[in-house]
Amino acid sequence: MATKTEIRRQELRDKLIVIAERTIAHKGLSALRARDLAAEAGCAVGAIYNVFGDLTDLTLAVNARTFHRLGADVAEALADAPEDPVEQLVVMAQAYHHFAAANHLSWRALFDVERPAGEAAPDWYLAEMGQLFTYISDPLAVIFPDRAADELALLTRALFSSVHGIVLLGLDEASAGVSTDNIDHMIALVLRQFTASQK
Amino acid sequence: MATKTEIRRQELRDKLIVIAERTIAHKGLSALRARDLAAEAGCAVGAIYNVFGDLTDLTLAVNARTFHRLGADVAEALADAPEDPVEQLVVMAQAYHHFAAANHLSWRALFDVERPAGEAAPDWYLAEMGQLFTYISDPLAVIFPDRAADELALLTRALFSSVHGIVLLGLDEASAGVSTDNIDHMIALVLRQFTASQK
DNA sequence: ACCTATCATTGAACTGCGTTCATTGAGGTG
DNA sequence: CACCTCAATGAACGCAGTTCAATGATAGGT
Repeated sequence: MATKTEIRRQELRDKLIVIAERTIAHKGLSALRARDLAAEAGCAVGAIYNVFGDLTDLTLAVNARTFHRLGADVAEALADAPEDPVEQLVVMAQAYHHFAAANHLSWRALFDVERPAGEAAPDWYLAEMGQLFTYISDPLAVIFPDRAADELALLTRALFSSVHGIVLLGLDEASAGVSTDNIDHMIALVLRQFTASQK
Repeated sequence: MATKTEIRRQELRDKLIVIAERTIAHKGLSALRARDLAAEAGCAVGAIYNVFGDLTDLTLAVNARTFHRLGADVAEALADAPEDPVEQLVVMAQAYHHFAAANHLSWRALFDVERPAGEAAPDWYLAEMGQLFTYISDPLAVIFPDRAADELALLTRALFSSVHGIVLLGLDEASAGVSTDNIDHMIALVLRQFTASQK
């Protein structure tokens, strides 16, 4: 019938996601604790498990939203970008970087979440990832008109991974001392140099 | 005086590192447990804490050895590489990839170890990293003779990060389905394309 | 060789975590 | 209104890392 109980469950679900999102954003994934969550949401610890299988499920729900925001930022950057496909790549990559920098802990949670070995990634993850890859492969197809489709796919993945690596190590305080400007510089350097011979 | 006690401590230290190394290599960092460690080493749980501050310290000791093996593999690949600086870069990057693939869990532990926020990386890490960077910047200086030193340093870091990103996402089962050959292919693609305009 | 002050070693106990489940209580139905 | 069903509760469980009072070995002085 979908009544009282279901509504309450849905409300609790949403409330928990909002609280977890804030906790992860402010204090990181490792600061997410069932008891704190219950206290903030004003429910029993057990109630969390009526609504999510475990804390990883809750984290995945938060990650889905984070990933979606990330995708939206990149799409917006692409919409405002110039015609030149190389510039489009640079602008998108820097949007990726700026999102990661501005949402560092939430962005880290995308990759730090506990994943049982050998389990496939969730559908929304693959879908969102596919969307990002499309944003990249479109300009690439313009820059490299003679490459076969499968080679373009590999190029796309390679470029995404490269930018991801630059941002990951650049934002990592342990490897110490790459400024935001330098990260943007490295991204532009790699992408421009990479596409230079085609100009 | 340096006697009985110190010798025993040193032996226990070494034994724990060996056991932890094997555990991490076979079952991953998350399978490292103080009680199991003590049982295997034939000592009390507390003894671990006489020799290491905590399990993170032990993990760092293992990581130091892993990183050293990694550096040795890359150096060996460089020694066997042809004169061509572009090929040297490719060979080293693929050596990095092959080490990561052949020592996946140990390699992951290099980055998954818990690091207190805002704490500097250990000296051995920075030293080993500097060595890797030198291997990269030397061929780069040949390929790009007109670049300033600081720009070369940025290029070096950017290329290392790119290769790291390709390997990281390529070996990650969640993003599903990049073969070893394709990873090698992506590495070669990025490096050759990146350096193509200088030929 | 023995005694004894010192310090290393021990493992049971402590703390903190995610998760479970017997109990409690509210919701919907005849 | 009474009853049955099932959702919510939070104390309890299992399992980590880490600590520390009690125990036992060590090394130097006699």
